[in-house]
Amino acid sequence: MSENVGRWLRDEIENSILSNEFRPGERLDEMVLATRFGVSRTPVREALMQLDAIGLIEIRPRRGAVVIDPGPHRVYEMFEVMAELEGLAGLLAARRLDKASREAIMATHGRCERSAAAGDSDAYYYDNEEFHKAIYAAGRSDFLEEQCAQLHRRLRPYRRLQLRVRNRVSTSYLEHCAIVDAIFAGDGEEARRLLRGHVGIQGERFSDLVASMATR
Amino acid sequence: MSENVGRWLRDEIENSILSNEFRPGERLDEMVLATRFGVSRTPVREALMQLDAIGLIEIRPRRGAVVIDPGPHRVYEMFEVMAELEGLAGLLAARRLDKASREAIMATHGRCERSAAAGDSDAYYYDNEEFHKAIYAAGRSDFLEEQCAQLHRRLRPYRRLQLRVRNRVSTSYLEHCAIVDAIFAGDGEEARRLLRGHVGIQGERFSDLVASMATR
DNA sequence: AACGGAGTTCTTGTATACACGATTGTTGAC
DNA sequence: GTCAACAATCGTGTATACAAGAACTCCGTT
Repeated sequence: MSENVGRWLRDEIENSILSNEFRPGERLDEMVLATRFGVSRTPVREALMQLDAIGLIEIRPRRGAVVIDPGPHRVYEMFEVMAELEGLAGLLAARRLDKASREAIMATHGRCERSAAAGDSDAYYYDNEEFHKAIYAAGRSDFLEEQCAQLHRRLRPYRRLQLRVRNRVSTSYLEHCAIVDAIFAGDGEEARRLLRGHVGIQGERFSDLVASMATR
Repeated sequence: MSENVGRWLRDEIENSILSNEFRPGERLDEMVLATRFGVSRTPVREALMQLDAIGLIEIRPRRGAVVIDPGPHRVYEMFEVMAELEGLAGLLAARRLDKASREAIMATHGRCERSAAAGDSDAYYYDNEEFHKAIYAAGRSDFLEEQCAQLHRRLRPYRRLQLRVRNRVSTSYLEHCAIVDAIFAGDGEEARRLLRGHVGIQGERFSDLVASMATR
């Protein structure tokens, strides 16, 4: 537990939302949350204010908080922005790569290879996250890294759905290989282009997303 | 005043920070703010939690809230990300331009021309903001529009400093012209490239920024 | 004179109390 | 039977009270 209850609650509720325990559109009753976590309403309210500021929930005055339902189109828009930011991270990574970042990317890339070979999509899901984080870090822009990490978190549930699609894991891994090559070769523009394609969801991948969102 | 005091306070304090009334590093005392605005500590705390979540202030547990001082390097990173997002907005605007957006861009562009010709850098500062907002809107991506607007707000003070640099207003206007041409011609990649260059701060413009940040 | 420690004060973190608006349920009229 | 108005209830918004940690002061020691 964090040093103050408010932060802890924020993380706790955020996780519950991202793990789909609190579903989009669901009402978050302050009193219910307070008793559930064994605290008073005050820290609950503070946690909710923060989640509202982040954009995970919406607090309608005098009418309580509800989990925001982004809807397929907005999720698409979020992936679009994510693709752009990851592209920038890749560009910077290629230009600013140093020994430590190179090794971090290699290591996470290796782990992705193993879990992809094993066909373990849950393991790949986790390793993939670490791989992307290694690229953010290699870009050496704290602000960009934070923005990427935040958006990545918010898109986590949808990313997970995507990996369930047939062959997506192996395709993803092949794309990683090309990305690593471009970054290690110092070809920033190529890394950017590849990452944009890797993260963005064009064509049939968009329909896959919509389909999986509809059926959960 | 907004319907609830918390929101109102958030906006109020946010403006005070962005207008440099509350300076970076300054301590924000809850009790002082509460008496100043004539409310209790509760809504003040809620406002502060939100500002913390947005990243404008930092709340250190049991040690109060302080205004975050981004520092030149981090401001540079923020401009870097902003350039990328604006580039994407330009690309989308060129691809999705419709009559209404076209007219909105034309109108704001025209206002920029007038204030640039008059050499009124304060007026230009405002018109420039509207011009960029028109481009975000033309991109037809609500999420991107929100992200752009939020970053734009946070970078406002620095943008203002930049315009004070000699000839920056007229240079900026010339760049606007090229951007409008690219968007109207439907050349998305060109619009992206130009907007990246327009918003980003490379070379001597970075030193200008650092210099003006140091002397305020 | 400088440093360290104990006590005091001040501020934050959490709980509780109260007020007001929204929602819901019930009753009566058409 | 349906709709509207009023009442009761429930939940949020704000204030205040209390607890606990951090900072500051003052005094003593080296």
